[in-house]
Amino acid sequence: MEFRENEAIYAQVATFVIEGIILGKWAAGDKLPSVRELASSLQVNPHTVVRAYDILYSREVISNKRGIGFFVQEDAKEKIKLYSREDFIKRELPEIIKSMYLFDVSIKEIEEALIIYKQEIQQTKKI
Amino acid sequence: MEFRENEAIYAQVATFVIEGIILGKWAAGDKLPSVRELASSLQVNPHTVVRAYDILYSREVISNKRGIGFFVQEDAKEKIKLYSREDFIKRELPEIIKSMYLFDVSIKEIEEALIIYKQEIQQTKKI
Amino acid sequence: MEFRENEAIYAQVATFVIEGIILGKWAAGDKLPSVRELASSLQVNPHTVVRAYDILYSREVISNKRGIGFFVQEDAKEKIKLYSREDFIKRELPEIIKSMYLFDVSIKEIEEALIIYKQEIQQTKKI
Amino acid sequence: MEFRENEAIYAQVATFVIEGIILGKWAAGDKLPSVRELASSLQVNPHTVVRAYDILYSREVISNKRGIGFFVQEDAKEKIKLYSREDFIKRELPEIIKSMYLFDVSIKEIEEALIIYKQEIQQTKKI
DNA sequence: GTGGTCTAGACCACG
DNA sequence: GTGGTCTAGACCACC
Repeated sequence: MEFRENEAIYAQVATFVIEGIILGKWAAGDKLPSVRELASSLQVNPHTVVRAYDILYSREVISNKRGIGFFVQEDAKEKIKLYSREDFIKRELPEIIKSMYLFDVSIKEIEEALIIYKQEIQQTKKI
Repeated sequence: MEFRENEAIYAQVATFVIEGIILGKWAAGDKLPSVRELASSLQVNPHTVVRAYDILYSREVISNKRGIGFFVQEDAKEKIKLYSREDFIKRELPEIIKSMYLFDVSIKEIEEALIIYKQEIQQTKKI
Repeated sequence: MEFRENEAIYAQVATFVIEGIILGKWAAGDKLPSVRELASSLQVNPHTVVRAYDILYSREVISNKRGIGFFVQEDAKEKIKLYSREDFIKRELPEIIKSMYLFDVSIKEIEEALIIYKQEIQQTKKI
Repeated sequence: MEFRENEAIYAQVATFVIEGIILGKWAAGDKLPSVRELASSLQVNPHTVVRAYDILYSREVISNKRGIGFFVQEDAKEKIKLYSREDFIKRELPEIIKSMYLFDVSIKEIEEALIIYKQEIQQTKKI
């Protein structure tokens, strides 16, 4: 997996897991890959995965059975949509809106990008 | 002025100047506040303002007359809309789209936020 | 049974057995549930129960007849009150006191919580 | 500084800072020692101090001025007494009460320990 | 096997 | 100078 430069890797790992949960890769109750496993598959330090899991754990998206591993909470999707959504709307949206205004970015451009993205997701799912 | 925590202060200062230019606070040819002036009014380190001015200078949004100060370029608005817009679309938009999908944020929500923002800008202008 | 996250499960199992002895669920001389039985009823690994029994065995609260099982010692209650009490006072009390001071927790609050707890125990016994 | 074995060092460092704030060593608005400074004075790894500061930051007990350091929030004492107190009462108190009951620890014993502790604090302050 | 913690050491962006 | 992040490697308790 490749990581963007402008965001901390641990945050990108957390987003990676969130994506997996939303897209159904890991369902409610499923065991997530162990720290070491995920670390080696993503080619990062275990410590970095721990940090990502920590964040999701503190948001109650995943739970922890000692000596066994991390598991997707039953209401994980709701937790994600509540917590992360609120975060996005409060912290990021105002800046996005300002940028759209300053740089003359139209709603249509956003809409089209979103549609293209959804199509790509659909195709990925089919595969 | 208060700064958001998740973005470097110098970048926020640069955006502050860009906003001023787009909103007509500083017109083409106008002299911008001196580094010390802006630094003291924004309560930041002069070094930070220098860095912000440097960025705008490198994007040819502002010019520099030695010993006198920084001035808004004639084609500043175009430069901003070209350079910063491209930046926004290439770097930020993909992440925004992904977040919108994962967190169930609709186009309507963006649209409404944008409308409200524009109204606020209008009222600020009237004052 | 649900376990608290901040304490090892084997320790909580040991406390569970201690509680049973103090509250009279298992009297002196009684046979305790077998390792497998307790493990399945508490939904934990048998290994974990073994560890809990080991601790109580080492404190001479329970005894072991090979091939038959574990039994509550005649002086189990005294052993518990001696050994575990000392442990509590030496290891935990200092931290509790410090927390009470730092977080402004009054003696009255402790007293009231204790009274409520005792009432609940009484009602449980009646049932 | 010596650390107890049964609690993570980073948690003890966090408590150390909380103590300092409650006891007036660092007042509201004061700058806390830098990560490296505190790490070297407590003889721990800087990473460990970062973790402690992170916790206090997430509880809004301390704030962070970039490139400058961490500062005690104006309402730090209130935040501590709210957040940490609640934590103590919800998570620790039930276990304490249960232990008191099982091991025959009286309210008087707690009260006396608290009085002695307060006297010690007073004497430390005088020095 | 699992996660949790700590250390040592490094590099980076920021002010 | 400040904090933020990442790696490598180790040890531990727990299940």
